[in-house]
Amino acid sequence: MGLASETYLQGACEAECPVRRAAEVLEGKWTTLIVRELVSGVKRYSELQRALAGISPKILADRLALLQVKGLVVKTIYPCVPPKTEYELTPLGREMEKVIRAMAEFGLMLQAAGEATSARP
Amino acid sequence: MGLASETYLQGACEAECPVRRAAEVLEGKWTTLIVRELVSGVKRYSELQRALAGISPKILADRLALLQVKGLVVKTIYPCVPPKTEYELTPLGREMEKVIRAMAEFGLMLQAAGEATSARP
DNA sequence: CCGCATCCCTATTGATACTG
DNA sequence: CAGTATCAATAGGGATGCGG
Repeated sequence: MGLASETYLQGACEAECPVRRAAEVLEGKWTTLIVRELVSGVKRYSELQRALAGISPKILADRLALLQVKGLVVKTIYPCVPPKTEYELTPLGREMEKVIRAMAEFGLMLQAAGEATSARP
Repeated sequence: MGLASETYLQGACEAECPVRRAAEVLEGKWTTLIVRELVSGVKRYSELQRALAGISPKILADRLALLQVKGLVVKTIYPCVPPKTEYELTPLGREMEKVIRAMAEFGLMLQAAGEATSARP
């Protein structure tokens, strides 16, 4: 890596720009956090809801449906009672892990910077 | 890298979760695309507006102001006529480049996957 | 002209209650 | 359990205007 990577950031941001394509998938509040949960494996709806403190059931369902339509997540329904559904990243969806990791590293830098400024007496 | 990186993706997504911290900064439509433009160097307001086809002046100004408040962008005003302002990433802001690159790589995978499915005759 | 600020409208998100 | 229905709040977006 690092050879052709410069070209990602050159020129205007056209419709075919890879960053724009990725942004269209990852946009929307909670989307990246939902993906973060799924990176560590298959999850049930209720597990996601509990892990993502503060998310509303509507948004969770909406985002999962969108990710499903875009081919990044698969949903499996087990016809039993009580009902049980599982969500899992597709191979294409697992490609988002790199993005999540990069975000995590940036988040750590943010935290370090924030603590440094708030620690001034 | 890769040693402690696993810990980024473990456990529930608490308020201190690095991915959540990053998401709070990068959230909002256009934000990542604005950062993408600034990664390649100092840019004027009008340059950003032209490069980001379709963005409204309000959103562009709002996003830049937010990034400024969060310490990721600095704004320089040149008191001349016609007016001229320049926007530049701070050292902390430049840490977002890794995220943008990861998104770009993911965007290429999306494109490849999309072409593969649409190419079925 | 450039770089926004303002007004106003639509779309997305969110809280809550309820159902198969 | 796994969502949907409903309604209120907030963010996004277009048009216009204005000071420098």
